[in-house]
Amino acid sequence: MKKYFDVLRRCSLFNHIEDENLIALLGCLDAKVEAFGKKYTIFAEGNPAKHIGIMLSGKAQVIRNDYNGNRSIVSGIEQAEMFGEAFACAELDAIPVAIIANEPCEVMFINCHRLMNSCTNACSFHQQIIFNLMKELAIKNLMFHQRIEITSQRSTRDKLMTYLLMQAKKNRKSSFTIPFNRQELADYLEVDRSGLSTEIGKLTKKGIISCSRNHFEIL
Amino acid sequence: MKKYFDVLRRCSLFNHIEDENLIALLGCLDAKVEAFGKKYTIFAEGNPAKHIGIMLSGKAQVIRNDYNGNRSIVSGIEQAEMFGEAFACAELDAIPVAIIANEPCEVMFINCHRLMNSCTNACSFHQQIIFNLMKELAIKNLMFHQRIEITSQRSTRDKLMTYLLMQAKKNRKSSFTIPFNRQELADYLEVDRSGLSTEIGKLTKKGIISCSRNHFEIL
DNA sequence: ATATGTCTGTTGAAATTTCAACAAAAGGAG
DNA sequence: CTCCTTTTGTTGAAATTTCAACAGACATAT
Repeated sequence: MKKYFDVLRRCSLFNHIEDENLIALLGCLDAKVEAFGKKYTIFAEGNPAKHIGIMLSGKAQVIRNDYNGNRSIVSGIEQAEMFGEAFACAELDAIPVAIIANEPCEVMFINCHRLMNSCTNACSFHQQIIFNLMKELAIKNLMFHQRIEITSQRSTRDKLMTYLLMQAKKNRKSSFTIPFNRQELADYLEVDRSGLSTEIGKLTKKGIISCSRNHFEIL
Repeated sequence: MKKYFDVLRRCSLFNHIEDENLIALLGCLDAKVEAFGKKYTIFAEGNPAKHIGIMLSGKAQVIRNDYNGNRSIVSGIEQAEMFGEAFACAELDAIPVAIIANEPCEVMFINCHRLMNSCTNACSFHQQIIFNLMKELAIKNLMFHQRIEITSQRSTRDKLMTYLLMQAKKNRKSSFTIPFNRQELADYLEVDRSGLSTEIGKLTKKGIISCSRNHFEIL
């Protein structure tokens, strides 16, 4: 497990947990590591939520498919980020989304039951972990508020611009690369791909943005 | 404070806290009660997030206004529910939404700083409260997933039907009253009010639903 | 270099949503 | 009951989105 410490230290779940305690803690939480190939399903929709995932390497996406066959991307998962914690903490018996590897991934799974119930070894870190989880869940809530800011825009153009301005702010640069291709961006913004391409074309012609593939600049 | 105990007991923040400890706890958390008239602003957008609110009586709504003058309703707040906890836990210095009283309200405010930092009185309930908060934040996350299920639908009609089917499921009855008027429902579903009315008319004519004001039935 | 598969931009037609304006219905105050 | 305000339904025109289909660009493997 030692080789993953650099990543784990950056995971907010382990904030304020010292390295020397991490090994014991991982044992206590029954941590396991598993690898997935590109497009593999890490969590399937409808499965019970028993584990929290931590992305050790690679990237994944949180995907929702509705009965109309509409795909929407809820969020991306980058290295050192955790996922599934909301479903695990709420002890859902069927998670409403799928987590799909975007590229080859290594994922650490943590037994949520162990985490929620103070352990018999009197492991003293649970309280800190619960606190960290709470913080993370609060931050995820804010992410959803941001997402609402995007999807509540009525036009493709406003959705796109809201998203791009957020990315620019996040990167503190007017030029940045986004983690989506066109279809994925459309699925994230909840719009039609061809309409999105058209809108990008219009905004480029007007000199408001420039764009090549997934690299954008706001002019 | 005693007179609010019936409500507070139903608030998930105080799960597993015994009545006899509640008084001490409320003191420790610097709880204050305040009343608001209809349409009054309980939390204003842009304010720092220092308090968690608990709705003792009345109802309110979480509202987002974008720069286009578009209003969208994020959620409703009913009696015994808490609000603002995500902003408070994430220690935001500007909350991105407004909380507006929907009818005359009484609200209990809890100092979040007191809650997050273990108190000098060695109050033993903080751990339980943090745990309760974590649970609540996880549940709120799930609410957002549900909301995405609605707003990710592309047509007014699918948004409406997704919402109505959810409500029916939640009420375990095909006939139910929703907490929104037409304009509010439109702002919640992120659609045009007149288009929504039209769509309700069509679905009624087709015999799929029946509706009078804010009472709906799925046939 | 070629072949193959994926991604992106473009187009036009059909369907839908938005917008503005008004009429009808409901609710509250006096 | 009547007046007044708010809410809801309706309509048609304008704008936008969706859909399907295709062509060009790009990436990868052989």
